[in-house]
Amino acid sequence: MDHTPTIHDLAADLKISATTVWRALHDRPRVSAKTRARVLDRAKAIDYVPSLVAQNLSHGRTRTLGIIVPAIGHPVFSALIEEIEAVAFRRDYNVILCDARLDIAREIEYARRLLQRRVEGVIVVPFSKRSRQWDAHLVELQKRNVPVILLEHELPGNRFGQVVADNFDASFQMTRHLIDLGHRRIAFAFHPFHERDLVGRDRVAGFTKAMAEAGLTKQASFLPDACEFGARQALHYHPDKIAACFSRADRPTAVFAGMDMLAIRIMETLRELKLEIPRDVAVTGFDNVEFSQFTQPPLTTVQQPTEEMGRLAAEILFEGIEGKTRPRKKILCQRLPCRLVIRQSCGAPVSPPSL
Amino acid sequence: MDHTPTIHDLAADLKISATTVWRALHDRPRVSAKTRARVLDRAKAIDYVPSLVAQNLSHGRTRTLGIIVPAIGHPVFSALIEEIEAVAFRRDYNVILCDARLDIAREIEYARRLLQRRVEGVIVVPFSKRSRQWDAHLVELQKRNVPVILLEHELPGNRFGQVVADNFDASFQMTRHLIDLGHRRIAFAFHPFHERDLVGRDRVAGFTKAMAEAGLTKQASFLPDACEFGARQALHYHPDKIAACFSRADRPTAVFAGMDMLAIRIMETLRELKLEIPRDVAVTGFDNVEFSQFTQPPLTTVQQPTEEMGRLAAEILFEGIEGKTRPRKKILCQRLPCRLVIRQSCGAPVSPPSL
DNA sequence: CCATTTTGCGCAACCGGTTACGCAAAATCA
DNA sequence: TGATTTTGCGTAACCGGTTGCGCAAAATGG
Repeated sequence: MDHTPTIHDLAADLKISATTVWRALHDRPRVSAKTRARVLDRAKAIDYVPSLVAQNLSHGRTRTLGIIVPAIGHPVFSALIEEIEAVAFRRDYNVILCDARLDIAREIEYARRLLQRRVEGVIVVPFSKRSRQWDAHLVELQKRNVPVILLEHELPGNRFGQVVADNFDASFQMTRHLIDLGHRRIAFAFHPFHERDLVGRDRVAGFTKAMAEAGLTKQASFLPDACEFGARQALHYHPDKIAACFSRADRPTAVFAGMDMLAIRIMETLRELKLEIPRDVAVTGFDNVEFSQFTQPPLTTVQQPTEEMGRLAAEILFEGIEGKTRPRKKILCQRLPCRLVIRQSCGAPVSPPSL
Repeated sequence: MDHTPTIHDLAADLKISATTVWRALHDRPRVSAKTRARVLDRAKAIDYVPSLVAQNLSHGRTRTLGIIVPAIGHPVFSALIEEIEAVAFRRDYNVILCDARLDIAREIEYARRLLQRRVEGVIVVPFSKRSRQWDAHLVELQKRNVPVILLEHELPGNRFGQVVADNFDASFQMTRHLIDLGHRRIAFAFHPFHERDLVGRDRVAGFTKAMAEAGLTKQASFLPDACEFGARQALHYHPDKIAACFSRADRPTAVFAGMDMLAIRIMETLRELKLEIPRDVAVTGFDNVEFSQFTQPPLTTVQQPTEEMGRLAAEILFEGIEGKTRPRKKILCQRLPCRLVIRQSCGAPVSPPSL
């Protein structure tokens, strides 16, 4: 076989027209049972596989979605991708994966390529909001009538469909939890992007609000800036900042880390400082990564509803895709609640320990 | 703007032919400088974005790869995807992600869809070799002149390009390491797919060979079957099997776990049995997942060269894509060495502890 | 100044599947 | 039996970009 057989090859073989072959293959009327059978037989014989490329061109639907994430490696993102991909698969769509690698220029380039590929919709976990024009490439997609769903990040203007976890509330609840346990001096160890995106910002804000509401003054909050993202998404951690914070006489009695991977490293540092968890210091995290249940002691943390978020994002996207012709509905912004996962890293063990 | 503008719209606007527009956009000769400028101006004004769908159809190249993995969530797979995607991006290709979810039927379905989409090449981390026909769908791709690279799994017939980690040797080395440390009774805790795929099988085989070579009889190996994959790729772990193994009078003095996640759980079980690591029992893992450096004590494990594997797979694939017309070269099978990562979970701490 | 080459551009066909339309033969109905 | 509908199939155009070819006008060369 020289090239992959087309509908025309089939037609030539059977000495009928491509139209008839098409009708037979798609079980349309206007073909005799006999011809239909001949076509199907022959199609099976040469194992005819229709070209989606050609179909795409002729009826203008690509059955393709784009997903842009800042880093595939992060378990939260891969969980989201997994859900989205599953929904797409069920609907007979495929997904083009774009790993922006924490690089806004790359994210923009991907947006352009997805446009060229005429994807029917895009789900983005945007990387950064540093610049004023951070979303120009996403607006561009919208302008072209490509539905865009933002995941994890919120955009005040609310031009897109959005699905976010309630990071603010979760952080607030977790801080309250610590306060309720009797802690007064609490450190919040920044998420690496605390100054850039709403995820980090909300986590800080929830903490700050809970502290303020409890009448705990600024002096009672410690805000060590102990990590950042480096090249290749490596988490750069600076134990000295934590060590400094916990070497003070009025050291905190609890640390709330902006992400689990940070909490895990902080636990290590605390052990080196001969501080016992949770007796001397309570520790909590954020994300509920798989390992957080295996730390010693197991880490109290926050679980984002990743499954629901991914599924919902995909479903809203498909609504947008299908309703493209109908009058556009009001854009949805779903804010889903997180769940505290109470383990033993803050003392006061709860029974039974949940996963 | 009603529909996305095409090259014909541009032509109509400027009252010239689509051919001329095309030549201007592609900087071909046979257009006057003036016309070229007019076209480029106008193209920028209406922000013309060429349709890759149409390009694909006309010159028969889709600039698209398919990647099929058994589970996106597994860090080894997402690391591989990351590398492959990066190579593809550099070459102006995009990647369709297929998450087979440990389901062979789904893997087959993906292979078919990728064929329909006329991807130029496919990289597969195959799921299972239970059935005799486990690779029929991959052979089908090859037949259609779509280069296929197998990752992580080896196929005796060697019909495809292949990139594998030397699991056998790594397992052998690790077992030797334990033997050299003086261990005589060693348990190998099975990888969940030890009976299905070569990854698991090779890890067992390497262990067995090292034991045999050291003159350690079958009585000295313990092979607890303590985990399996359940629905949604959850690792089902059975601590009782480990507990049983370590409650015997002649209990092993070391466990080699077929994967880190298992090692981590085994460490937990051992602690519950009041066995101290590494004093009473040495523990080693396989995979070097991020968390393995933070266990207590940090886990000695095996690092697969995932970056190199992903990159190499992609590069071999592109060789296949580009050489499709040229006479096909002998198919490559690359077997890359793993690296032991010695930490403290086997005692005899090595300085400095590496990552 | 004429012959030859080059330049600038358009026509039409193609990639592979889809679809409106037309038309003769067959089937159905009055 | 004649009128009408239905059936079976083909023609041609289209989706949007690409490409071989042709042709007149302009540029170049002798």
